[in-house]
Amino acid sequence: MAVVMDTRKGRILNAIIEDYIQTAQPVGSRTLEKKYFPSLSSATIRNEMSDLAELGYLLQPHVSAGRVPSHTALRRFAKDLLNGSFEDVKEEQQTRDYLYARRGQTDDLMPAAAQVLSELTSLTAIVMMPGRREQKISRVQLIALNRGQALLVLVTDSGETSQTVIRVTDRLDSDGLYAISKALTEKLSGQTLGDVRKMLDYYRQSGAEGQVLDGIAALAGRIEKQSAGETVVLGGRHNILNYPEYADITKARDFLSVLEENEQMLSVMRKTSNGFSVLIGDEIGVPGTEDCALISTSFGVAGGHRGTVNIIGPARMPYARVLSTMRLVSGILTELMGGNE
Amino acid sequence: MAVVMDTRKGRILNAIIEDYIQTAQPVGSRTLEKKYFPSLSSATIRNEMSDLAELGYLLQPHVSAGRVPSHTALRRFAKDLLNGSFEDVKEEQQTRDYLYARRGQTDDLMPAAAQVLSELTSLTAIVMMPGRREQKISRVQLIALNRGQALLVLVTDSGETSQTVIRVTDRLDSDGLYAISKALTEKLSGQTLGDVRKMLDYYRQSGAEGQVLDGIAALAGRIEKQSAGETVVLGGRHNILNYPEYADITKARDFLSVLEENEQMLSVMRKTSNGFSVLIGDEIGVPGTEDCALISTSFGVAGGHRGTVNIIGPARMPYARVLSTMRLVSGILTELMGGNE
DNA sequence: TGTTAGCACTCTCGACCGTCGAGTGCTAAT
DNA sequence: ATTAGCACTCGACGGTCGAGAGTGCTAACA
Repeated sequence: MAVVMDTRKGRILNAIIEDYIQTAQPVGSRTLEKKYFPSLSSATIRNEMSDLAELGYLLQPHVSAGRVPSHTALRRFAKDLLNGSFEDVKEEQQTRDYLYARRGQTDDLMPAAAQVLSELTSLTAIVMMPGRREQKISRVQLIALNRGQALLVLVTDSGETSQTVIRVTDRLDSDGLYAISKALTEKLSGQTLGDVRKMLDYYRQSGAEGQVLDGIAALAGRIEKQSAGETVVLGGRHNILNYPEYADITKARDFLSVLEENEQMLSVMRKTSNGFSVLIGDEIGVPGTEDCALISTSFGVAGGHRGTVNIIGPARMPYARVLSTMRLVSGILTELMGGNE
Repeated sequence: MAVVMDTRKGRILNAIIEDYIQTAQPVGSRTLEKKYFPSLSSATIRNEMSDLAELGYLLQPHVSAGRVPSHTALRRFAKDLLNGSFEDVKEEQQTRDYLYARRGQTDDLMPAAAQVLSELTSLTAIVMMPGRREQKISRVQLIALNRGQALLVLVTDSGETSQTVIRVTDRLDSDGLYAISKALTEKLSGQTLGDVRKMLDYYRQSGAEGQVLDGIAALAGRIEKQSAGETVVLGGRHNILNYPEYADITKARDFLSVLEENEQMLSVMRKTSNGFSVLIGDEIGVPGTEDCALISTSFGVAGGHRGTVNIIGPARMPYARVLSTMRLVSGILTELMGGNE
């Protein structure tokens, strides 16, 4: 008679998965009897486990070890969680405040997001920000500091800002700087960052505001480099040291080197569209990640692009916590980057 | 007859140290003969090594392994390097540019410095910034962004800036914001950050610029928290995974946890005054760092305080490279933070 | 027909050798 | 003072063995 999945098998499988996620140890029939099913005997549980193994949900590392949930089983488990409702992340308000404080400062925000994700999940987080369409300058402003220095702030039409300190002549007071700011804004606003560089040569011949122009050029270059190209930020790399599956240092090192700017890995993550993608084991398709799970979701960015938020770690990970944390953070990022969910 | 140090012994000791720093393996007399002293026989070298051991410069992990330089020997070696001239760090210009781009943005600069240090040395870097005297506001400026938002920039009298995005009413154009900025600057400049918060309650009753004031309060709080208290930034934590002395994952973990906000560790680093401090092994005096070397130096900050720059790693580290990299970075930090060397 | 006790069987893990090789220390010769 | 030669020491490595954990199967039972 064909073996079929029934409720009790499901409950036993879930118990095995939970225990295994916690302990990283193969779980045996006696453990299950004591911890989860005192009303059943270990022999009965053994029979069910044998059926589950036949169905492909359990593996045994070797004959006299307990059973380990297969990747198939973990997939089932994670997908089930996806359909259910998400629990709230306790640290929600704190997280929101932390990230909102970095609104508009994309180069601060991405690392902060990666850090929050990795801290809340104890795993490794990867945040990818797509290259955005060419940005235009919407405003240039100089702010007086002391000692002949000024802060140059560049605002783009998508609301991102970037700043740097430059030297200016001592003669300029606050009003003078404001006048220059207005003039520069007038000249430059609406120009793309690329155009600005070309224009600068022309102005530079007038000799007047040399340092200011150099500053703008440098800053424009920086924003360009950072917004035209895709940005990839990692957080919590060394969290994996706490997982017994990486007790072997060479494994840990290999894992880390797979992460660092691995084009194959990035292209997998880029594929994520709305909603969650849960890839376990071979599904990831990147050599060296056979024992990993990669959870991805995306966030919206003004202009219709989408960035992605990713968590990677051992296939045995606290999926519930990971999913809800990621939903929280990607939601906040969408809000902050002015995109649509 | 008493054993004394002579030139040949010195040369042999240096060869042992260099080889050991490279390979992390005990070095034997035959290796020395082949790699460094083909004109001597291994037996002669053995005799010298035996003398060096008697002098306390060499240890043998066990009788049939090679010799390992003792901490005393490493100290001698490092101190010698200190007295000699420093080689230039090849990446000097790059490093300088990288850090200068963050001038005035202390919260960006510290992590950047730690990162540069750790990348150039392949070790772990710790940068400490002392709490500074209470700062005063020297300027407040609002810059229009799109969609009823503005960038609020706060400049302190020491030239540090900090910014955040706030909401403002749509009616305000650039000139309006400038007018408000001037008014706010007039009212607030010269006030300490602490005072500002108190004042805000008074203004808030007038109801006029609620969001702006909230923004200032938040920002003032942030700068305060960050400049009043000492800041500690780590870089390159996971570099240690590449060292065989941390091949055991629990050692690596222990090392990392000693680093994280360890008050004992910090107080050792705070003791650094001008010049370099080289602590090896027990000299550090922090449990768990018995096999480490801690190199510290300081940089000047406006107002006469000093921050510190530290590299920590296995006692066997490339001292020459570490020392010159640290001198470069601490020099740049002094320039950027407006302190005196 | 589902559940359970009992038992033989399998496989890993740690402890316990014995061998091998690297490296030393000593002695005697140069 | 230097060196060749040799005995000696100790860790690394590989193999063997017993203990323990956990399974699969069978037979009894509700």
